[in-house]
Amino acid sequence: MERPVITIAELPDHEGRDVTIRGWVYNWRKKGKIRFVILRDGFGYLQCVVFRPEVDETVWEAAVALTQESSVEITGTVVADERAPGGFELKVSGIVPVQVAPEYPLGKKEHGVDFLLNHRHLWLRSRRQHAILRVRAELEQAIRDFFHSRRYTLIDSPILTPAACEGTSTLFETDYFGDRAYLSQSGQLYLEPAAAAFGKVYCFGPTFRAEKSKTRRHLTEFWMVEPEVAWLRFDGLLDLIEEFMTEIVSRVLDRCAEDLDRLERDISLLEPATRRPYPRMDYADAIAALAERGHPAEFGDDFGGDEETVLASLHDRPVMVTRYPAHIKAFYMQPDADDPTRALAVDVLAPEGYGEIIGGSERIDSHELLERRIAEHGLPREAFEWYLDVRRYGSFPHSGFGMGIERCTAWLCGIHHAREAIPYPRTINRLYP
RNA sequence: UCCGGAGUAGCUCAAUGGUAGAGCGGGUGGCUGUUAACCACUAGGUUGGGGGUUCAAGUCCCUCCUCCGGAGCCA
Repeated sequence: MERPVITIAELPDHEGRDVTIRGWVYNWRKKGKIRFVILRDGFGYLQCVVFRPEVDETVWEAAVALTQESSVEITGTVVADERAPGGFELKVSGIVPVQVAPEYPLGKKEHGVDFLLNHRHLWLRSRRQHAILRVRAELEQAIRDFFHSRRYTLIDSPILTPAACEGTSTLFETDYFGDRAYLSQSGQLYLEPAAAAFGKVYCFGPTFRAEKSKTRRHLTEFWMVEPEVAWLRFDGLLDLIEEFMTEIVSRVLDRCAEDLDRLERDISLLEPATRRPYPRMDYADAIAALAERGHPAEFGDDFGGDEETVLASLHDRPVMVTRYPAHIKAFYMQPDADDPTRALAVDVLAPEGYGEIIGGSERIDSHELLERRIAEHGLPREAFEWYLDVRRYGSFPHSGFGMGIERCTAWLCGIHHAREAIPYPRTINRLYP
């Protein structure tokens, strides 16, 4: 019979048969006349056993020459064996080295953060990074499916923009044929006109913030998904967030069990987030709750990382903090009809200290009020004429939110730092590789 | 930007102001079932850069650089 070329994921369907697998040497061990080559192919790991008395001497020599991360084509018989990680191993009959790698920089033991990040392009090959980025990929697909199945239209927002969205201090500036351009820090302003065109829209892409933040929650380039919905009011927005969060968390738990297990993630800490409702906490109540627990905060303060962690720890699932003071929130947020000093804004705080993963609000739909807010915030009116047009031609109530993919991924994976939740992290001190 | 911490072998780290070491990785050899295998031997250093104190500096002082953690800001 033909020897099929298969992936390691397909092994169980080929027990007892001869197959060929292409991959990279993850590790190897030798013991006299036996060599164990641990092969990885992106779909799994496979122990390949080379027994000198049973193979051609050329095959043995090829096995001996293999180094860590050499690329190779290995042929053999799939056998079930309890001693093999994964339950199956390959009894090798042939080895075709594709490229024998020189000494590999990443060892089997610990490395420092800087070293690993300098070798991010190789670090991706490790089991842990593999698991994290598969969770990220599943999360992203879950998000797209959530919106697509509900007839949202994907609107790709521009990366190069002429003006600040929420202020100028944290923007990356670049030359644009003699003019100034900025890298987008949110697609939201471009989504609002699109919501008038399509009703329900979302964007999903990279955003850029030139903040000199050096914490485990910050990147200068991060991915954000932002839905914007026409006719949606604040309470409906909270419902949407709940529906969204429970669905995507369920999806990841359902499909990434193996990866989360590899990451030693305590699933029981995520399961409550698959169930509605999420607690909704008024900003004023949040301030009171903080004071009770020895974290005094003035009414009007925004919360720092510690405060967020305290608030999140009050519940077993993400908590929605609502109706922040208007002056600490963005200029476009709709004031609360009952108290105009407050904005119809919501932050979703993830459990376990992962911080704010979602920020959202109802948007101002009054042309006059929006005009005033732009002036109050010292923003250049002429740059926002197109944005004001949304309120000039058929204004409508609408709401939306943004979720940071890396923070959400970090939370789901239970990893310490957001930089591991993106393939090639960009931070204040890192632009390589 | 501010506060704190750290820079020693390819990597992770030791080293009272007094001869710079170990583990891993590399090389050589041994072993028929290893699970980050093990055992033996072996090569490998301008102690981040510059200046200073001292008989003597990896160690103390000054300065610069790089990185890490946190604050502010934010997803």
